[in-house]
Amino acid sequence: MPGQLKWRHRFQAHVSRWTVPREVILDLLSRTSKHMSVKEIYASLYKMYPGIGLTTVYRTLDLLVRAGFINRFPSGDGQNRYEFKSNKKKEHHHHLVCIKCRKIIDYSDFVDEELELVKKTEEILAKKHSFNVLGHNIEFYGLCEKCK
Amino acid sequence: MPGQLKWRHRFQAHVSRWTVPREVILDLLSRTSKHMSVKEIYASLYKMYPGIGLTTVYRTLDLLVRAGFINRFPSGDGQNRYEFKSNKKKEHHHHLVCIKCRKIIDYSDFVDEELELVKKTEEILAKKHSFNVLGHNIEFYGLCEKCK
DNA sequence: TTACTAATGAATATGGTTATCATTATCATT
DNA sequence: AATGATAATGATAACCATATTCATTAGTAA
Repeated sequence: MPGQLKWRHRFQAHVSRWTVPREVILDLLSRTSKHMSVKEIYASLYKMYPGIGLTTVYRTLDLLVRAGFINRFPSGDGQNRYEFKSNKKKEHHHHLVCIKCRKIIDYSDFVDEELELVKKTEEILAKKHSFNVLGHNIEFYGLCEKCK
Repeated sequence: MPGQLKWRHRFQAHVSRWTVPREVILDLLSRTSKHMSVKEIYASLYKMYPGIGLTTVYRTLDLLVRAGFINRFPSGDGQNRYEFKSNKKKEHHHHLVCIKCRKIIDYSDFVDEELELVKKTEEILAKKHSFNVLGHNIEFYGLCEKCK
């Protein structure tokens, strides 16, 4: 499949070997729009690939984050969640986290204004604090429809 | 001291008893501009008040967050950090976190533009997703002057 | 001062993530 | 296709931040 070959190619800039766990994990995340926890990812993979180890899931996710394939963000309940990073600009979004049921809603309104603000901020920060900005995290939290 | 009495008064809207640990923890945070971890807070208090328990530190911080006295935010290394919440609008700020040495820099540039964006976003989100926005977190990650 | 009970703190549990290390599997070379 | 160097894996256990339990202590209204 072309997608996988493409991944493999991009991947090999970061690691030397193309392995089954790496492909399976990347594949799973690329097919869902959910914000999955490690537990969920592990459980999901276990059905298709019972041999997989939890350690490998952690390591691979870390790798994928570093390689820029996926995003990691804290979901507020002490664990991280992961999502496939789309390269389409339109799909840039942030999260709305319900502090009660932990439901996560993506939103992508005001992306342009936001991106502009972020860009502007990053430039100033780079100058003012000699800080090399690599990423940002914007989250709104509150109560969702059902929980309020 | 007037500050403490004021706190006590505000505090009693949330809890029924004014205790030494609560005063000491609130006092410590109000006197520093640092973004302290639980470990740091505990260690610092232990000098002045060796009897204090780690559990109480956790419980009290939780209480102070809920009561609106302090902010809690994830520092990216798996632990939370806490800071005294100023009621002065001018001191509204966000964080610049170095992913290497974990140094945190406050910045408060573009506060007006940012607040406007945030306000606008909150309004839309409330309507569109029936979401009751209670707060937000904005953090930039990257490398500080020394680490890059 | 007393009595009620919220708050504390020591000990323990929990849950997410990381480190260790023997085993396995990938891939360049043959 | 077979080999061999070594990167990657996975089981286990460690680690660390945070939560829970419960007997004891201490605020506060009376």
